[in-house]
Amino acid sequence: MKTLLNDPPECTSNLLAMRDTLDVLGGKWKLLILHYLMTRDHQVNTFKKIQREIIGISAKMLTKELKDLEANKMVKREVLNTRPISVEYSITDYGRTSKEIIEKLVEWGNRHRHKLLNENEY
Amino acid sequence: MKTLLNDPPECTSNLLAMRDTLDVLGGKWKLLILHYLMTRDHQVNTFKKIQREIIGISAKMLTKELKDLEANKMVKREVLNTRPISVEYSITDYGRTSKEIIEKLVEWGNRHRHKLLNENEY
DNA sequence: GTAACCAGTAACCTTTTAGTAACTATTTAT
DNA sequence: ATAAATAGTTACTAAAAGGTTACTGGTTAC
Repeated sequence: MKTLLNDPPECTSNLLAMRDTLDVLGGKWKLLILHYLMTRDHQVNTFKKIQREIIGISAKMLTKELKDLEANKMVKREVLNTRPISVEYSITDYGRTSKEIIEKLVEWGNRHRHKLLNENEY
Repeated sequence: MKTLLNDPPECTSNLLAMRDTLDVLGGKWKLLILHYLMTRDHQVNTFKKIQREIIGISAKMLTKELKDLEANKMVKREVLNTRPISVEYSITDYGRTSKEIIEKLVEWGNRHRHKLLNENEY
């Protein structure tokens, strides 16, 4: 096993776990998409709807990120029998497990912003 | 304000917070360095020691990541009066606030790994 | 028939990130 | 004088990530 650190061995496995997580959830849009789908769970979220509402994402990136998330079972893809055809994406139960991580990131980011604002007051 | 999403407005601010966090903690080595310094808090962690023990990191990347972390007050830099001169890096109290995030990422990564292993059994 | 809508794909380009190798400056020991 | 150690820097390169534009194929409304 290739190690990332000298000693203690537990640290190496922690760091591999961190990297695994970031492999699945990293990238510019993945957490955003998960958050989007989680907060709109009751709606029918089609490709076009997602693309319209997540400002700035291109079809290419949305396709790619959704494929990656689907491969990791975070997201379910379903072709709807509509004319013209549309495809619904929804979050899976497994995808919902990312909620805790997202919450921590949001929390920390907000605290960080407040910290910066307070530092600039004098 | 440039928004990332169409409505609800709270979502946009959540997503900005997530991005802020990843700006500070993202990158290949930052979480690894924080984790390293946190688990070796009682030691004198010099540049060379860190470079020797975090396998694979180059001087250039270590310099850069430490500078970034210092700029965000996650890490403290102190020149020691030794011959030859050496520089000690240590985690700050603020840097320690990343612990919760790191723990969540480790936890999720480990659960994800077990999930994959169980799926491949048949 | 033609324009519009959906869900993509393909080719190409730019930016960001990371890696490599050589080098600087200072000090000490041989 | 030279080698070794510390803490970097600089220039160049490669790889990864992301963006842009134009396009496909099927269907419906005009």
